[in-house]
Amino acid sequence: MEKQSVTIYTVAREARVSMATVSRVVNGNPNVKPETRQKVLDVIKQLNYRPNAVARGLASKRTTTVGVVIPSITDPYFAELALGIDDVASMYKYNIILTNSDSDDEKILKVVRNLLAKQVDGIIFMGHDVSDDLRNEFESTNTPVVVAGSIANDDNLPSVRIDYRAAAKEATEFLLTHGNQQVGYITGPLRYSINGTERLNGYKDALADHNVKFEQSLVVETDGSYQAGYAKTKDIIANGLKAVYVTDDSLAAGLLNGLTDAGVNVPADFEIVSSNDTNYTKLVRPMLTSITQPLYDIGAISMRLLTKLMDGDDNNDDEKNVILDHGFVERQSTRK
Amino acid sequence: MEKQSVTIYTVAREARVSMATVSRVVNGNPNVKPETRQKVLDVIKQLNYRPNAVARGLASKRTTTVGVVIPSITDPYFAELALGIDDVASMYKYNIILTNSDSDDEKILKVVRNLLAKQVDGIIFMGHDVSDDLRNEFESTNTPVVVAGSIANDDNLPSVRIDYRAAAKEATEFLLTHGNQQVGYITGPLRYSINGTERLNGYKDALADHNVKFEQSLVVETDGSYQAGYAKTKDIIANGLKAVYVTDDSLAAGLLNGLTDAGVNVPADFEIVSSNDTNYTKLVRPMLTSITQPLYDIGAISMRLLTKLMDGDDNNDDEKNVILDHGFVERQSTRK
DNA sequence: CTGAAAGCGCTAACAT
DNA sequence: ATGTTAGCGCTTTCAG
Repeated sequence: MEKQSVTIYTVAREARVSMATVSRVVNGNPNVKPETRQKVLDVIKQLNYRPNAVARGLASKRTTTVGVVIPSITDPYFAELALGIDDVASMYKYNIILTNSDSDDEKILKVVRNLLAKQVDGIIFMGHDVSDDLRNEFESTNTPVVVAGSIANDDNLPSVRIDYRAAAKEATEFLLTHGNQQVGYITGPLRYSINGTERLNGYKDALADHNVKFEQSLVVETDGSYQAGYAKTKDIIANGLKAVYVTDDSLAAGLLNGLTDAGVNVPADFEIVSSNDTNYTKLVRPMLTSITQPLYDIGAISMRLLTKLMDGDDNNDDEKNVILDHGFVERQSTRK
Repeated sequence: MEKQSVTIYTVAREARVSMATVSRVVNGNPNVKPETRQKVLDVIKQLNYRPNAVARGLASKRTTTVGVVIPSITDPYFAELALGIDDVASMYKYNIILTNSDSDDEKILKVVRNLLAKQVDGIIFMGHDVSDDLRNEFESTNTPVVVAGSIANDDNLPSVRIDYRAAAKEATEFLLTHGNQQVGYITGPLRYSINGTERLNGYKDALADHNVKFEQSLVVETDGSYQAGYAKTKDIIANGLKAVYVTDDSLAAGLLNGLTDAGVNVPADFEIVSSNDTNYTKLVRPMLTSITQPLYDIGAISMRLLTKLMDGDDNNDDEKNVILDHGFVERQSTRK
């Protein structure tokens, strides 16, 4: 039983109207007499007609699909953003082409070009870095792009995020006012400005406010993964650190478990503050004290912003960089 | 600076060849004289020509995109499958339209219809249940579908998975031979045959082998979430249970943390075996003893199978249901 | 090895 | 309110 290809033409013929009329009822154009509309609707149902989105895309130059670039689909931070993105997208009838970038510049470029070739109406970019080639790509296309949950080194791109610097400052401050003489900065790649500039500056701001000298040796750079956190444990212990601010939850979870497995009691002998408030913070024991971010909202608002840009509302320059409120929650990885 | 629309026609004109020839070189058709090919390639590069995938899709009836239906992108089990899917897909030059289904029959139907309207070349379905309407949809399309990481109640659909019944039996057996007189079965929705039939039967198989009477009261049904596991803790304690087999890692993690927070010592006073070997099992403390599954491979092989089906290799009926090997790993939620 | 031409299924002026 | 008619940008016979 082969699938019969029923096209708009079949419907038109069967309903004794023109293709244009069928197109009108399918697209909800009001300029159709009710009776005609009903007749067409009946035929559509009877024939089980389904508009071909590809043909529609070619003719209308709108595909109602947006591309989403995600560093890693298994990373809880980005996955939670993706949830918000997906919900709002489906609310606005957009589909999502989701592509893993593995944070690899080559691959990112490849997937973005692919997305553009597929004529996506817009792109949500999750990632911390925009290479020169990628910037070029973004600049030479009319397809709107919004950066979600990070700061990319491209000032032209709209973004939705929190104030990472302020948040990092507060987190560090919390640790400083907890009787810690020194606080470590455990981070993902510093070449990402979110880590190497924003958060690091927030960390330094706090130190300065408390008259603590910044020590480069207390900055521990990793690739940001759980494994890296776990593996760095002994270095960090050897460092003499008793309190750290960590830029990523996976990283923090790895460190926490590493410490626990090494017999270090958190929070009694070591305090940790993390950054993203993903569910990892609640999964581990002790639960991680963390900066809180409206993750779902960041995704949702990014997508909402994108819909506006796709509709051509790129007038309002105020809205270009949306900074959402963050918070802080004390859990079990810090002392009362 | 508007994006110039350089089409295949522009290239043809500039290179002084026909559109057909340009199409041939773009598609790697060997029937082109080397010099001609080079000339065209030069023009393509110079003009920065990018083929429009939508037009290509309409003309060729192949979109090189596949639809992936995922119950929840933030569920570690499905996310890890998705990783394998994505890797193999990009290996075969396919893009992925990823859609959250929220395990909601209505929404699943909607997203599948959408995928079909977008003319995806194939669909990877992750989910435990195929409604009648959905079955209908699948049966009346020529678009191949493969079920990844579950058993859907539709015998016509190819699937890639492990032997859930055997795995559940082994897990239960392990607990039984550990001196536990009774073992609980903590599960996600029983209406899913993976839980209500396969795994439950494996559990019963083990009980029967050990002459333990099956007690309905030891079967605790939940929605399968972390929250549900946490919330059910006191009921499970009240039940008198000291050992349980759990059908999902999120659920198991919730229960584990619930027990710990309630002052129950795992594994000394309570043993847990989980099912999926996601990274949740290694994140929690104590780490969860679990059935192991080749999650990445399940995704990867599903996608590989799908590529074969999309190429029309639907001859080999042996390959229709791929059962991968599973294993078992003792960690810290069970006694030595 | 190359070109001409007919679509793919739909939308969007433009008429009527 | 409805129909006619060009395309959208590309692939794919079919000729030559």
